[in-house]
Amino acid sequence: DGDDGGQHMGEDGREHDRYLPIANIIRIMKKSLPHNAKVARDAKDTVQDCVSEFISFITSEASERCLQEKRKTINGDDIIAAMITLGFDNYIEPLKAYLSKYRESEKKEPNGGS
Amino acid sequence: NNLNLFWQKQLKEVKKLDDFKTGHELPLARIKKIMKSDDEVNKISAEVPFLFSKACELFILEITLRSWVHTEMNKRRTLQRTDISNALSRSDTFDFLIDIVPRDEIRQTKKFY
Amino acid sequence: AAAAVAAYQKQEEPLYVNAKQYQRILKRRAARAKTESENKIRKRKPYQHESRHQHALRRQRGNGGRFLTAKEKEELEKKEKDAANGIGSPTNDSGSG
DNA sequence: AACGAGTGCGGTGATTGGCTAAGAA
DNA sequence: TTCTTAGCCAATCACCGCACTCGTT
Repeated sequence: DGDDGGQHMGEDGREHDRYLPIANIIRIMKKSLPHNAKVARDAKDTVQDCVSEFISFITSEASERCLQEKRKTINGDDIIAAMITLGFDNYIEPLKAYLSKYRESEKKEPNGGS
Repeated sequence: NNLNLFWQKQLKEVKKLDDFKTGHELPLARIKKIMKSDDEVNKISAEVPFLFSKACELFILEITLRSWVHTEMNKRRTLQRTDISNALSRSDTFDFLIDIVPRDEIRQTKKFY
Repeated sequence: AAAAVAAYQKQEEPLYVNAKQYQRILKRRAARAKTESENKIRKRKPYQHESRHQHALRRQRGNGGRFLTAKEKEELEKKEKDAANGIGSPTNDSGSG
């Protein structure tokens, strides 16, 4: 055991396209840790897996609600609604604030600069 | 406790933010790709990857914070997979990860207090 | 209902999960089963890109195994130049006087 | 009109391994 | 105590973001 010789293509995308970059994950993790803390390889990989499922889990809920309401585009409110349904109570307030701030800044500057 | 402080802090951080476009830590294109890997998904509004980027950051921060509690309980300085497994089992908010981090991995030290 | 019950594959005993997530967990499990690859714990390759692997192998390293800093590279180049200038000849060494 | 998918281009930070202290066991 | 392993360094290149066009509502 422990040989990757066989490389089988599963779906349309490559393997690591369905995961966020590990370096970005680690950088965020370190913000929650004391300065001298260390993180094992297994723990990094596990968080990487968890984040991908986090996205897919919420997206799945939001997507189905869109289908029921016969809308083709998932928007920010769909994500918020999905997270309420799935019980991510603590996330709601900060994300609502984040979303409204994003929409504000988009109105101010529809196109990038001055 | 510490978790309440964490969420209070995160809410304050968001409210004082003004520069979103440069503030994200995760690649938006990758988030979108992960979403698109679900074949029920059709179109995705531009604000969604931004929103998810923040949500993911909060998620990583929370999981790491909760896991580190168990690392310290076991008097270690290295956060391990078992710490994450333990942390996830303390809240049913993380039940959706039951196939990703199975619960039978917690065969060793189980401490309640 | 406060909690729902999931018939988890590996487990004979019923496993109680968050009622708010129960249905979605099942649907996600079905979706993952359809792709048939990420259902089990994924196999980690030692590296992702052959070209980056080769790049890492070819890069200069210090004696601690780290990649060389700009400073270390400069010193190394200086030594090579000095060796090319004249083996054993007095070089204009800065510092010692 | 308003807004998202698709495409191509240019700029850039994630990827990456040998050694050894740190620390898990 | 023994022995496994995670942090450390930064250059290349795969990929991200952006500008643009085209199709849909």
